[in-house]
Amino acid sequence: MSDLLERLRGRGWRMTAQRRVVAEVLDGDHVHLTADEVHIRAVAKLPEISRATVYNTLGELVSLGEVLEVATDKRAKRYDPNAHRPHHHLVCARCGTIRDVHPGGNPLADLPDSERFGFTVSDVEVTYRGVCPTCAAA
Amino acid sequence: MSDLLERLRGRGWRMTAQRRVVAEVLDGDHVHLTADEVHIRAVAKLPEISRATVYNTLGELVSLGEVLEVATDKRAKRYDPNAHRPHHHLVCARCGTIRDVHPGGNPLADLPDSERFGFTVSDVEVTYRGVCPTCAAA
DNA sequence: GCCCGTAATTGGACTAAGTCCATTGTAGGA
DNA sequence: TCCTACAATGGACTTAGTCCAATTACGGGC
Ligand SMILES: [Mn+2]
Ligand SMILES: [Mn+2]
Ligand SMILES: [Zn+2]
Ligand SMILES: [Zn+2]
Repeated sequence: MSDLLERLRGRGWRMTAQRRVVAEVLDGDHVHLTADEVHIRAVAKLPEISRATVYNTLGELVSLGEVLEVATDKRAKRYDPNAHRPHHHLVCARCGTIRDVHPGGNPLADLPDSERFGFTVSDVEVTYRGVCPTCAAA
Repeated sequence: MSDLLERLRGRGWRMTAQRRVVAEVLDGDHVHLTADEVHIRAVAKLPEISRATVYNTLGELVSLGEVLEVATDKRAKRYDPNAHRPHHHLVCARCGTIRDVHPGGNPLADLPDSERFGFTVSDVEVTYRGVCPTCAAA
């Protein structure tokens, strides 16, 4: 994710220890953390980082298009660093684990004109739900 | 929606003015109100109804399977009385209007085994986003 | 129609998630 | 190194929702 930091510096982002730490926490695949989870992990690396800064930084990353907000559960928003490869989500109904998935086909094409109510439809979000192997075994 | 009230009485639901009013507020097509919106409309019909009762009643209707919770925006949950005909949602990105839609095809079938990570996938939720005709005209 | 036990309602306190803001600190260009 | 515009901070505030002990009332039995 240091290419992310590169890109952001190029966009005039002032580099701070706090922002670096938030970016580090968001590194990886299938990462979908809540703001508080990001904060907890960030504090482990930089104890004095504040909750407000985590919220600020996440908000900026979202408006820069570098991180996505996902609302797979009905509680806290989750932050998804996989913003450059379009994908959907598969959620375990028991433990909440979230995996990135890439379905075949184009779900947008499945919505006939007669079901568009005159809307200009530009985007679709798909959430699959089920039970993960770990929870199924238990 | 009085068939709903019938069904609930059959299930041993004690009928109260408050519950009747909440059911009335939820009557109609393309209804996706937040709990507070339900409360405001309910108060107009029965001024002394409390917020707690609205939350209680909505929660019961959800666990009875008569109403669905929808999380199309990242703020408050919305309550959807259209629980018996499976459908998805089309949301205006500007004004938040929500329409029920019935896409063709089966989105579940679009998720290949290789993208299931061993999950037992049982359900899929689709949210289309776009701009409604009213907002497009403005 | 009235009584009564049980279930439902109520208001307010409480929690969780998120926003806002005045103050203090600092990255990084001159 | 100095300066200042931008960023970080903590705490107050807001919003959505939950919880609870006390009160009220539905509706079955008489
Ligand atoms: Mn993702
Ligand atoms: Mn609906
Ligand atoms: Zn699981
Ligand atoms: Zn609109």
